[in-house]
Amino acid sequence: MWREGRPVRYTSGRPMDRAHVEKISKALADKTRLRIFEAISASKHMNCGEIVSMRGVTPATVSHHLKILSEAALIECLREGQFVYSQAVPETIEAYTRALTKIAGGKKSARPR
Amino acid sequence: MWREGRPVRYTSGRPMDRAHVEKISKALADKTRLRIFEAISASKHMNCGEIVSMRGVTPATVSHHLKILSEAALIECLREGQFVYSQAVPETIEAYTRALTKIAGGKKSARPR
DNA sequence: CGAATACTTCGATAGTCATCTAAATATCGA
DNA sequence: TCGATATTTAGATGACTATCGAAGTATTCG
Repeated sequence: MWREGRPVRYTSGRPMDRAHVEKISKALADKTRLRIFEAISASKHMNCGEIVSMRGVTPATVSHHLKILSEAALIECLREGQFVYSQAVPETIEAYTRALTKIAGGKKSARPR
Repeated sequence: MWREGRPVRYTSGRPMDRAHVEKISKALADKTRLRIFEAISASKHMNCGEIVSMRGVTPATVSHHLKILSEAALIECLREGQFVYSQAVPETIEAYTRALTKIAGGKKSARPR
């Protein structure tokens, strides 16, 4: 079944709090993890072995990164038999970008220059 | 004058590469820095002392964080007399969210379930 | 059940990073 | 120029984290 700890599921209404923004930023703040997230997003779903075969990381490391991505709700992981499939949760990135846009746009007056 | 190392200035055309996505993610991946960025974005500009007076960090630490934010091009810093003013660069967050949206949306087929 | 496959957890290690204090540099005003 | 104020840099320290190999757990299949 889906990896536990699956937190919020964002919809266009709900705003994301600062702690979660930080968590997602952390999850995206690593070369390897970014590559993994990109690969998962580009496909319908991937299992651990497929990710390992992408290049230069052991299964242990992949597992570690998948945990961080899924705890940030950027992906969900489903075991199906021996395999654990990961898929992207696009709502999370949407909510994240919404939150950042709101933060960055919260200016009291126009920028000079 | 503006702090050196000011990198790219994004427009809606230019795509952001993975290395810069990673750099911005890192810059946003710290509680204190996120708070600082949010404060700067919410005002026209802030100097180091104003940020220090926000709470719980020394000038040295604030300076450190401003450097990281400006190297990620999230803010720009301008010295004016004794003060160094920082202001947000909203184009960077825009380009960042565009890049993430592209990554997260690059799916080959619809998500099941 | 027992072996094979897929993944996770453990423990160790090396590298990164946030934070501070103290010292250095920059700028202003008298 | 001197002293005050603002910020940066240097150096140290403690915390966190990416990574690996090895051992553990889950699941299938004979």
